Amino acid sequence: MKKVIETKTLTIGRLSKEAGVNIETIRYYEKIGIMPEPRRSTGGNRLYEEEHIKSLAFIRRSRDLGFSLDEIRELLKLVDENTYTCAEVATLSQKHLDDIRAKIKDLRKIERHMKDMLSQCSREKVPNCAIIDALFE
Amino acid sequence: MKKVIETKTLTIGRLSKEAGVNIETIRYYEKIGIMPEPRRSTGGNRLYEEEHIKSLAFIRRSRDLGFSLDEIRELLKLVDENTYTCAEVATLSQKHLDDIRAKIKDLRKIERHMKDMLSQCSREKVPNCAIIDALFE
DNA sequence: CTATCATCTGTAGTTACTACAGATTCAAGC
DNA sequence: GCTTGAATCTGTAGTAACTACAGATGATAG
Repeated sequence: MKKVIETKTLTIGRLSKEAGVNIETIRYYEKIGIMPEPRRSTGGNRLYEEEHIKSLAFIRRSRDLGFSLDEIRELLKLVDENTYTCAEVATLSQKHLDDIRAKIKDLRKIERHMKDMLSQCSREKVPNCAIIDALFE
Repeated sequence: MKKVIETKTLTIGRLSKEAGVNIETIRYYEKIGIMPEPRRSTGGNRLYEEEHIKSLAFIRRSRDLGFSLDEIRELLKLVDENTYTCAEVATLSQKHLDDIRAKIKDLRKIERHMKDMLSQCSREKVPNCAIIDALFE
C-alpha cells in the first residue's frame, strides 16, 4: 500500500490564528526574507506547510526573547546552512544576554532617579514642582 | 546707568556642541513643536537664547529618563500653561515609573530564559544546539 | 572678493510592525 | 453555473525618534 504523507496545509488566516501572529506580520516576515516563501494556490493564495509553522514559531519565540529580526536572520542562516555549531549560537546568544543585562542596568538607574524625584514631590495641588525643577536642573 | 542684559546668543552649531545634541535633532524638536522657534538672523539662520538652552536641557534630561517625546510634550504643556500642579506632574511621573518597572520585569524574565538556555549549551564545536532546539520548542 | 565653513530646507532611511485601499480569489448555498 | 460574502492579494503609508544626506544659501577670514 502507498504511504500517504499527511501534511496539513494552512491558509494565511489559519496560520495567523494558530500562531497568534497577524496576517500582515506573516507577509512581512516573508517579504524581508526570514520566512520561506510558501507555495500558492492556482489563484495565488499562500499555502503553508509544517515547515512554515515551525519557522514562524521560531521567529516568534526569538522575538519574545528580544532578538532583533537581524539577529534572528543570523540564527536562521546558521540553522539553514546546517553547518552551525553550538559555539556560534552560544556566542550570538551570549551577546544578546549581555545587551539585555545592559538594558536592565540602564533602566534600574532610571528607576532610581524617578523614584528619587517622586519622593521629593509633595503631590499637593500647588504649582511649583520638585520634579519639574529637577528636569530643568 | 542703563542695565545691559547680557544674553548669549548661539547659532545652532554652538548650541549643538554645548548641549551635546545633534543639529538635526534640534531642528527636529522645533519641527514637531516641543522646542520654541528661535528668532532668525537676516539671512535666516537660527539664533538661540537662554530660553532655548533650558528648553533643550529639559528635553534631553527627560529623554535620558526615558520619557517619550509625547510625554515631554505633556510636561511642557503643563509648565507653559503655568497652571500645573505638583499632583499632575507626579501622576505623569508615577505612570512613567510604573512603565519602567514593567519593562525591567519583562527584561528580567528574558534574562532568566536566556541564562537557562545558555547554561544548557555545551558551547562545543559540534552541530546540534540546545539553544536552537529550545527556540524551535 | 573669494574660499571655506556653517546653515538652510526638504526628503528618505532606520525597526518592526500595523492599517488601510482597491482588486481578486475562495467557499458555500441555491 | 452563479452569486454573495469572506478571505486574500499587492502595494503604499503611517508609527517613534531620530540620522543622513543633497543641493542651495549664509557667514566670515584673509
